[in-house]
Amino acid sequence: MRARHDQTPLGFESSPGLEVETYTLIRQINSLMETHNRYDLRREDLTVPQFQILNYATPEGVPLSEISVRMLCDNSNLTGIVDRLIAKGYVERRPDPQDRRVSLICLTLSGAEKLRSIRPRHHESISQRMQKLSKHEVSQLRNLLHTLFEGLQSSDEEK
Amino acid sequence: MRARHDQTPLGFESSPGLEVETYTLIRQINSLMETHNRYDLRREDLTVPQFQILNYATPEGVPLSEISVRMLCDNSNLTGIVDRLIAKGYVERRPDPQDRRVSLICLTLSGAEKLRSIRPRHHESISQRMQKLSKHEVSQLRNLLHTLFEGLQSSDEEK
DNA sequence: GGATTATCTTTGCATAATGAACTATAACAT
DNA sequence: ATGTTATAGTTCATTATGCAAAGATAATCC
Repeated sequence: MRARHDQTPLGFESSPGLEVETYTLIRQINSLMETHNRYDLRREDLTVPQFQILNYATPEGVPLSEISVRMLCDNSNLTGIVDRLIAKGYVERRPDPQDRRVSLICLTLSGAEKLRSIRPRHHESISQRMQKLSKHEVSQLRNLLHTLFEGLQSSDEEK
Repeated sequence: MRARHDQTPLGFESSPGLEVETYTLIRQINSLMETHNRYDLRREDLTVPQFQILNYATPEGVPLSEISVRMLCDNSNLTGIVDRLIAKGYVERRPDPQDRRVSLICLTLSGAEKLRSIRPRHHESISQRMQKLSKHEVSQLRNLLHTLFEGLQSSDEEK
């Protein structure tokens, strides 16, 4: 009566194929999760990327480009976001005495305090949204995603 | 000796927990895949969202808000992207005779031709990037993601 | 029927993201 | 040492995205 579960996951029209369907689900889940995150962080006067940078910053300071590598984005993104975090008093820019090209992104006391107050609830919220999956299923999912991620990364490295 | 596979997937600093780690992988994979897609579509003079809208448009026309529901984004996003697709001649806006509020997004002949020439290669490219996973693993992954997606959607519906 | 309420789209503003160009500094190579 | 190449960060232009507000039209409620 039906080969699919119950409805075509939205995202592509014609005979997507299993891989495309899988990727479409990844896109859609990512989108829904981000919407939730945005909504949660809104009350904290933080955007999603702002919160992310906050998570990478340390009191001692981290080079901006190290953050951009970890966030898989371009340096030029971060300039503006860091500016807004500085305006809110959560991070500072400090020159690296070792290398005068780099500016270190330093978590302020206020930023560390903010993180402490937000992060546990935020992680809790993410976990709750995955309750439809059992612990074992989440673990299985993690392993599959991990393999996929490594495949994508290694194929990128070979130029 | 090690509870984790081999390295903490980047994305959060302190004791992420399995669910957060899994979500982080979803974000990272989505990001890498989108980068590939952007690169692929670049040669076709299309952006990722432009290509997506093209996939939802039909010759008969689809209401803009139907596309935004399927793309999980706001109506207001699409206005500009559709404008650019119109400028490229791939879609048209036509008023709906039934309901004068809606404007139908219609795929032009040129747009349909473009799609025909791009889509197979694009899908092929996506499949290839997932080669690290066996057919069975992809299927397993799809099922887990599908469950997760449905859980997220239903929890959204209950306001 | 007229008022209220809901829906569809666009507009304006703020934030974000990519890519290319540019400045400054560092590392390297002969 | 000097000239070349590489790296770190910013700036700018274009595109995208979300949210709030507004205008037009439709549906609903007495």
